[in-house]
Amino acid sequence: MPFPAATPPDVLDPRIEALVNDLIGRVADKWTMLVLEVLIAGGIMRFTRIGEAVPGISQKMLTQTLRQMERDGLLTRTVHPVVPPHVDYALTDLGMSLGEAFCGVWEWAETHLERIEATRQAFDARK
Amino acid sequence: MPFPAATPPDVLDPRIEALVNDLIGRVADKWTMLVLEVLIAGGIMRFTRIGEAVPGISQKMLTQTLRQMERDGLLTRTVHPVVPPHVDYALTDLGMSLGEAFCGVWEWAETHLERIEATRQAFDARK
DNA sequence: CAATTCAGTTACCAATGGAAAGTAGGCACC
DNA sequence: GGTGCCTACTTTCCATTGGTAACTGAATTG
Repeated sequence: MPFPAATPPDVLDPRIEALVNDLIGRVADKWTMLVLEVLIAGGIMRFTRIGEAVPGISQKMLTQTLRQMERDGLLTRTVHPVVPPHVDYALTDLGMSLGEAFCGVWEWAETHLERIEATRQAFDARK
Repeated sequence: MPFPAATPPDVLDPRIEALVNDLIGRVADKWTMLVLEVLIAGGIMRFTRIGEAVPGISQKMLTQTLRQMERDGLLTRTVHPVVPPHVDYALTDLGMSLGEAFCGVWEWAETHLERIEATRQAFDARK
C-alpha cells in the first residue's frame, strides 16, 4: 500500500490526475531531458550521433526514449530507405517549447552546482 | 559499452560532466519533482502529509527522496523529540529556487496535456 | 494490558535498466 | 565469391531499482 488517500476525496478528476502524473513521469525522465538538450543544441541528428552526445545512454534506452518522444509528438523520425540505414530525428515545435520550459532548470543546475557539492560533503561528513 | 565516446576527447572536465549528469539525474527524478511541488504548495509539512499529497509514492521512496533532497540542501528536516514522533520538512531557499525553475515545465505540461493525448492516440492508431 | 499514533525499517519480489552480442541487407575490397 | 563493414536497431542476460506489506519503538489513551 502506498499511502492512504488524502482524506478529502480527491477534488480533481482522477483521469486528469493520472494523465498529469504520467506526463510528469515521462517529461521528468533523465534520458528524455538529456536527449531533448542535445537535439536543441544539434538540430537534426541521427541515431548514432545522439547516442554519442548523451553520455552514458545505452542503445536500448536511446531507442526507447526516442520512441516515447515520437509518440508524444516531441520529435519526428524520418527514415531514408538506403543502405546502410539513415534515420533523422528532429524536434517538433512542441519539443522545442518543452526545451524552452526546461531552460530555467538547466540554468539552475549550472548556477548551484558548486553549492550543492559543498552541501553534500557537509551532510556526509556529519553522518 | 554504452556508446563509443565522442571522437573529440571530451573538451569539458569529466568531473564537472559527471556532476552535472548526476544533478540532472537527481533533479529530473519523478518523485523529487512531485515532492518539491507539494512542499511549495503546502509549506512546512510532516512525513505523512507529504505522503498523502504525492499520489502513488511508497513510504520507502518517500524517505529516500526526502533524504536525498536534504543531502542536496533542498530542504531541512527537523525532528521534535516527542512521542509519537514529529518531523517537519521545509524547503530551503535553494529548494524554492529549484521549484521556481520548474514552473515553466509545470505550465508546459498543463498547456499541452490535451495535445499530447491526441498525438499519442494518433500514433498508436497508426501502428 | 491492548490499541493507536508517527516515522520510519526490513524482507521479499517484480519490473526497470545496462552490457554486450546478434540481425538485416547491401556495398566495397581482395 | 567470401569476408567484413556500415547503421540502426533487437534480443538476451543479469544487476540494480522500486513497490508491497509487514514490522518496530515508545508513550499515550481506554
